[in-house]
Amino acid sequence: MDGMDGARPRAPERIAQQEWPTGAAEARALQERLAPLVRHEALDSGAVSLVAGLDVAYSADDDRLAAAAVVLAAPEWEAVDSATVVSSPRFPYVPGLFAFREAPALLEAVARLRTQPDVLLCDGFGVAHPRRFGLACHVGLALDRPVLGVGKTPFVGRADEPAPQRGAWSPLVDGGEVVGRCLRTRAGVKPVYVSVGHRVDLASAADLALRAAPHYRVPEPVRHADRLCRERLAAA
DNA sequence: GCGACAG
DNA sequence: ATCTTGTCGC
Repeated sequence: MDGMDGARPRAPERIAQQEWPTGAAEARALQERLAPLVRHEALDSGAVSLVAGLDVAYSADDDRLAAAAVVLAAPEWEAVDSATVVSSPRFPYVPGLFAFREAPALLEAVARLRTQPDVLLCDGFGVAHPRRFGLACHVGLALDRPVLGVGKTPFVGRADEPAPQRGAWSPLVDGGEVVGRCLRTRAGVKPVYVSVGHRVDLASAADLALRAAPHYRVPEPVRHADRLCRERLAAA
C-alpha cells in the first residue's frame, strides 16, 4: 500500500478495485490523495435530460443493505430505468468515510443500468467534506461522470439561513472556503445542502438540484432511489 | 481535552 | 440508517 512511485491513481476506474482501505487511517489517506483529482466544470443544466438518483437502505435486523440507481427524465422526472443491488457493508459507519460503506454497492447498481444518465445525484456530500472528498466525489471519480451530492443535514461548514422562498440559497463555508450551497428547494421548508461531486461546478449543481426538486424538498431522483432501495430490501 | 459528526 | 401513528395544514 505504499509503492510511492507510480501508485498515484490516474485512472479513476481503479478506485473501486485496487487499494481498497482496510482501516480508517488508510481510508482517510486515500481520500486525501484523490481529492485533488476532483474537477469542477460548468454544465448546461438546461441540456440535461437524464438524471440518476442514488441511495442506500439498511436492514433493521440483519446486516444487509440495498443500493438503488434510478434514471429519471426531465422535465417530468418519470423513471426510465433502474437497478438495485443487495449486499452487506464492507466498511463500518464512520462520519467522513461514508463512501467506503456505500460506494461499492452504488457503483454496482449504476453498472447494471442500461441507460447512461447525463448526471448522477447522490444522497450525501461531495466536496462539502472534512477532506473535500465525500461520497459524490468518490462515485464521480470512479465513473468519471458528472456527479453532485445533496445532503439533508449539514456535515461541515456553516451557512446563513436562506430566505424563505424556493430557490433562495446561501454559501456553505468551511475553513474559509465555499464548499457547497445551502439551498431552499421548497418555500418555508428546511433547506438541503448541495456540493460538487465531480465534473460539475457549484452553480450548475445547485441549479440542477433545484430543477430536479419541483415539488418536494428532496430532488426527485433521490426520492425515487430512496423508495426503490427500501422496497428491494423488503422484497428480498 | 471535549464535543460534533453525511447515511 | 433504523425503531414508529396519527395528526395538523396547505
